[in-house]
Amino acid sequence: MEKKPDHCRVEDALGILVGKWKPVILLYLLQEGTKRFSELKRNMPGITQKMLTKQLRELEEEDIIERVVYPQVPPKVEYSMTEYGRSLEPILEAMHEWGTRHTEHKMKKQIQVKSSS
Amino acid sequence: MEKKPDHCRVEDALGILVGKWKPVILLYLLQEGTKRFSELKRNMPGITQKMLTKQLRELEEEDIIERVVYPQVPPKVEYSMTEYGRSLEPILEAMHEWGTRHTEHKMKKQIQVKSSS
DNA sequence: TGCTATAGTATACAAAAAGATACTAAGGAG
DNA sequence: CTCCTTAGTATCTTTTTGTATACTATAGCA
Repeated sequence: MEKKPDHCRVEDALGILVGKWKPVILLYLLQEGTKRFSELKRNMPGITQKMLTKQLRELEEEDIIERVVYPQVPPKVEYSMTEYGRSLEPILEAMHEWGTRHTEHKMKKQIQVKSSS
Repeated sequence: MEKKPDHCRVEDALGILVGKWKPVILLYLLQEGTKRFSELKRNMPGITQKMLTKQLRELEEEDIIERVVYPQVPPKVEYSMTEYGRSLEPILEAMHEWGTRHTEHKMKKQIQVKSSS
């Protein structure tokens, strides 16, 4: 474990944000508040139950989200950001913003490539 | 491609930061300036040439870093952040900071778990 | 002549992540 | 009695990542 140069704790944040679906989940929960499993699933077309479950468990494990089970049939489970999880908000928004600009940047580049060929 | 809810451009930033080595490479280049291949490799014990090459190519592809080849033998290739790449700096630093706090957060949790068992 | 150095490529393989699909429990509706 | 619902598991296959290893060109040095 003591292998990386210690100037890089970025990975600790990355570990939480990575996984193709985690950012979508987190932004959704940040913006919409508490949501149940099926709502999350509906909001992310293409995700499988297995993946969604896995991502949620990992986020829960890290104290980023909270999971509340209602003992009902059919089951009801609600997810929400924890107080601590909200501390990720600035990063997520910075990335969102950068990502948006980056999409534009890429498009400009493509246009340049096209017109020079 | 038009599958994700468009409120999530976070992935575009994530795609660039992910890959186990990219953050380390980027922080190193941000802090130390221009570096050649062998210096990067030396700074990241454990990475294979193939991986380093791959990561560098991907970052170059996205305009984040620049690659300059000197026609010498033995070869000399230098890498540096582009102007554009530097726009990632605030995100990287935010993640670095959050990551550091998160490590502490986890440690506190472990102590709690220990003392309650 | 043979060895070293740099920045790679090529190939094979192992491990991890993601995806597809089928299955479950148990109450309510018809 | 059967089907629907929700929030999952379990199992298998595919894809993506990462690792290990060997190989390359060519100038300079001994």
